Amino acid sequence: MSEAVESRDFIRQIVADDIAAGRHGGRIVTRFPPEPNGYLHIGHAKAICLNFGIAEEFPDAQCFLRMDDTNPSKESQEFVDAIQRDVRWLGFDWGNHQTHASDYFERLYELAVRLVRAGDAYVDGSSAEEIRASRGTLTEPGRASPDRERSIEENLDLFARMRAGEFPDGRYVLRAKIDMASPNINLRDPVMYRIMHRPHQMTGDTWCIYPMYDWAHGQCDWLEGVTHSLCTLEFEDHRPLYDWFLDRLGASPRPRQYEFSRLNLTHFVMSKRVLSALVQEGHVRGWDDPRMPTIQGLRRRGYTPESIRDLCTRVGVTRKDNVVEMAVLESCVREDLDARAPRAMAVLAPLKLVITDYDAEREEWLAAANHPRRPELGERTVPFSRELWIERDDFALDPPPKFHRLAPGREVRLRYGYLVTCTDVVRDPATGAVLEVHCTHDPQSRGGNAPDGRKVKGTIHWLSARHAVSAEIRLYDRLFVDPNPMAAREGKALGELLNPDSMAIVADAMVEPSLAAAAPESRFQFERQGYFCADPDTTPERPVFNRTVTLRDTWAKVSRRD
RNA sequence: UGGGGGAUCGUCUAAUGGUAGGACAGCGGACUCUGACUCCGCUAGUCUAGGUUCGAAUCCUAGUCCCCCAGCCA
Repeated sequence: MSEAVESRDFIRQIVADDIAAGRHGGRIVTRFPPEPNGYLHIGHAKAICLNFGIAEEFPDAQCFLRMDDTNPSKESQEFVDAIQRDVRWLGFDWGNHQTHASDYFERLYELAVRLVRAGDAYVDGSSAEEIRASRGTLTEPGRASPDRERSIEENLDLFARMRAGEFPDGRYVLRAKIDMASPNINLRDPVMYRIMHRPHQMTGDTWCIYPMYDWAHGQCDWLEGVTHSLCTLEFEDHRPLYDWFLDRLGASPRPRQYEFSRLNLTHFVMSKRVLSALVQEGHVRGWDDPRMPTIQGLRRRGYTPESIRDLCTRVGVTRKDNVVEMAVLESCVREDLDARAPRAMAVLAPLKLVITDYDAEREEWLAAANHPRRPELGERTVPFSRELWIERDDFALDPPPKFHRLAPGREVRLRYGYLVTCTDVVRDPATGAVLEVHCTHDPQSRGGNAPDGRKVKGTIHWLSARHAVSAEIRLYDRLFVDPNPMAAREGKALGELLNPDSMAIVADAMVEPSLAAAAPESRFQFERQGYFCADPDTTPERPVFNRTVTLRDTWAKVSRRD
């Protein structure tokens, strides 16, 4: 075996170099800082895998799960709980390193006072509109606020009174005093604090001023001892500001910010706004709808944490805008589920098959392997009788070329059952539709083995009609028609972008009796069809399964082409 | 037309001046009691133009195209 040269992404390379150079005393600290204002999606999974992954891979490294809760008007405990559940489900452990930005509100305030004292921040009485108007544009510099040269004493007094609750929302803000003419708009005296009389889920009524992201984030990183602050590309322009605050405060040692490109997947949208609209407008059944890219949606769909983590390693970490094909995600989950999902038989579109030379009273229980390559997963027995259900697509009156399933006069194998030959067909005299297929069986082929070793090309799945259990099976497809919905969006209503066939409910599917007891979230391969996951709605009386992904289907490809 | 980034097979990603490699997708074949899995093979790429060099995806120059930024959101 040749030595595989493990290549590292640029961030892990930086971390490795820093360790090699003895920076940060050899300690590495990262953090995943979600704002608890929505559910996590697969885009977040990339950041989670990166930050927690580094903490797992490097010695003496740790990762904080920090709730970035600086805006109580949008955040809630419900989201905090959901985020923790999702991170844990993905398989990561933050130990006792779970924090909130709000844990640092008091220290942030003290640091802000320091900046005011140093003449690096001032209280501005301009309205939001005035601030916007004086910020300038991409090509023109901004103008100084009339309050920019307010005395330090007055700033100190006003800032204290802001905190004390003497002013209504919007009356004043605290701004960093940097450079109104900077070509980087983020440096044009950014707002550090705004007045917001609103209780916070962690601090209650303690505060009526709340820090802005740019002010809070870097300082929290510093206070927590973060060494590598990893974020997405759109924060790149904020890095000079991130560094400016740390410079002014004389932070040492100090964190450094590195940016990487976010994950995009074809036929998916990651925007919280759009995701929320899908739920609000009723296009999906909720945040955990199996068509959603949320962690909870993917989970309900049947994706495994391992498959999502595998996706993150397959796509890598770079600074290039990218759109990963959905097929990669599907490949990840197929690979994982092929290895571990027990097999079972289910019929989605039942067609009656009668074995005319099999006694009507008779029943046999035949052994079926739970996994073709893993005998340790054991076997189950499946009932066999005279009347069976087979898949409608597995029979053709007039078979196309290369079709090697059942057709008049042809022989196929009933998986783990018998070799049967089609002798007759019962059709609806009015419509011509096939009502029943009649076969004879080879009694010597019990279990599916040809007694004389003859090759039988086709093997189809089946269910004993009188033993099969009726089930609801939900088939999912891409939610968005266009591979890049956000680009195709212009001028269109959300509904117009959606795939009308993204969900098909098969109410009258049939499954093996053993599947009635399937626990929610248990996953199976329904042979020849795909991977399925028992939905939380499932009950023994009414089993419900979600199709995670189909099996690769080269026959579908061939028949579509011809 | 300010500032900040980015361009390698269809897609994602390696190659850190020395054979452009891998994965997914696609195509062909072998195997098969799942048209699955597995295995084998094939197709396919350095944004453009110059330059430096024995040698350039990599260094230099000039272009082109794409993305981000004007919240008291993060």
